This record gives sequence, structure tokens and C-alpha cells, in this order.
Amino acid sequence: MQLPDMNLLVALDALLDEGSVVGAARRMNLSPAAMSRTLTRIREAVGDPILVRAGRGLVPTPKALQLQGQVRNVVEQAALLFRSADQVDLSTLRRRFSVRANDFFIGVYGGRLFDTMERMAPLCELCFVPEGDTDDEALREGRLDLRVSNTMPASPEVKVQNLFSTTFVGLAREDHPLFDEEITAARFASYSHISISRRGIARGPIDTALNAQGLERRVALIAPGFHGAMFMLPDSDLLLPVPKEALLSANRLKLPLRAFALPISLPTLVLAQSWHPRFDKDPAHRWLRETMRESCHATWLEAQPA
DNA sequence: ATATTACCGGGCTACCACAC
DNA sequence: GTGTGGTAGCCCGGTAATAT
Repeated sequence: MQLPDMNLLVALDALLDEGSVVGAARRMNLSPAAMSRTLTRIREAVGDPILVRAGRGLVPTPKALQLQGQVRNVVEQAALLFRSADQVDLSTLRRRFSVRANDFFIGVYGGRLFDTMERMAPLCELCFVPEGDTDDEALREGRLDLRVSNTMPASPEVKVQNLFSTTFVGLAREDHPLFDEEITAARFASYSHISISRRGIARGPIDTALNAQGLERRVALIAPGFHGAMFMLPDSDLLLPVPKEALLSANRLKLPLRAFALPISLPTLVLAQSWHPRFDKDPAHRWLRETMRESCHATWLEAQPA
């Protein structure tokens, strides 16, 4: 069987990623003219224009967008074949690591993670992507390097490693009437709450715990993320349960908020990172996972009460 | 500014002739 | 039969010019 020139795949990956002939040429140490001719060969091989002129630049065709994930996957797998199983030169490593996490994790843990990555692998990019419904598929296709979540992946082949566990505390404006007397479950339930949910779900473990005591709370506001919700507290009587590490963000932002221990018992939340086994032996990915684990641990320690 | 094309040169390979 | 050297053709990259 006559195989096509596999170098075209590497060039196609660069072209689709950069979206320009000049950018892809720079990345592959070629002249723009040489890359333009490579694009011509790719067009002939694929039978599609791949990138078409739009003013000064180029835009991808639907076929190109459809191929992008597959091409990246194949190129990464091919690169792995030639890479030592244990070594990676972080100083020259050019790679974008996509991590899916919620805004609590990004806001509290993302900064230290990025700082460590920036110092060790200055040419790498960290790309946080919002949580989605097709995590396992994204991991499998290589669109996602890591997923950080408290829910287990649906696919049994996906690898999981615990990062840290956390518990919830309550947040309210510092002069909230809640602080005038002892914070009982009944008083906690008597104020309106913010519930954090991307899918608009108002009920959760807090409601279960209150119901067990014959109490019920009113969720007056549903927000997609903790950080945005925190900014609503100073102007309202709302209460916001947050993972206790989120207090780091509240303190840094110098928000006029006060934390309180929840008067109910909630299960401990365990956050874990998960990845597809295809990346298990990849030294760069292994470094990412290790860096994630260590930077999370350092942030977690900082957030613990003295 | 960026993409494409024309033209040129270097490297590689297939093919052939020749010597051993 | 095998190894070596010469040649032609192809592929690909560079520069420069042109088109968008």
C-alpha cells in the first residue's frame, strides 16, 4: 500500500493550529513559501482546500475543523513513538495543556499551577476550558489533557488520581444579621441562599442535611460559579456556601465578607484529576499531572487554618 | 501583511554502465 | 552476482516577485 507523506500531517497540524501559513512556517522553521507549497500538497492529498483566503489571512473549511482533533491526536501519538519514555526537555517543550475545571478550582488553584508551569516550562500554554457534558469523549480524543472534578468519569478506562479533599463553609457580608446571634441550622435556613450550579440545579447536599432536621432553605439565586457569586454578597442578605479554600480568593480580593462554620454536617468533597490512558506514559503529561498534584497540595496547605 | 507563484539549486533516488 | 560511479529526474526548500 502506498502511504501518503506523513510529514504532511505534522504540517497540517501546525497549519490548523496557527491558522496561517506564516505562523506554521515559523513553527516548522520553514519559509512561508515552502509552507504554502506544503499546504498545496496537503490540499491535493486531502481533496479539500483546508484553509481558504479571507482577506489577508486564511480560514479553515468545515473539513479542516473536522480533521483538526484527529490530526492532533495522530501527531501526538507519532511523537510519543520517538520520545524517550522518561525524558522531556521542559525548557524547549512547546505544548498547550487543556484542563477542564470549575471556576472555584481555576480561581483558587490555577494561579499557583500556572506559576509553576511558567517557571519550569516557559514555552507551554495552560488553557482552562469550562466544564462540559462530554468530558470522557474530550479526554479520549485528546482535546482535553486533564479533567479536575469531584465526580468520577463515566468511562472505566479513564485514570483518576485524588488531588485534595475539602469541606464547605458559609460566606455572607461582614455586617450580616446572621452574625448577631449563634448560627443555628434554623437561622442558617431562614436566610436566602445562592446555589452554585452550571445546570441551574438549586438543590443538593445542603438541602438534604437541612431536610433531615425538618428545615428547608430558599435558594433565591443560582450562579454558575463561586467567584461571581461572591461579588453579590456585599450588596445582599444572601448566604453562600463555598469550599473553604475559596476564602483565599475572598481575602485576596479584600471583599467585605465574613466566613462562618456551617451549622449542618456535609460530606467531604474530594477533587480528583482524571486523564485518558493514552497519556499515561507521555513524559510531558506525567509532568503536568505531577505539577498539578504538587501545586494543589501547596495551595491546599496554605488554605488550612493555622 | 500575508499568501501564492516563478524560478533556481541542493539532495535523494532510480537507473544504467562498468569493473571486479 | 555484487559493488561503484555517473546521470537524469523528482522533490522540496530558498529567494524574489506578484497577487490578495
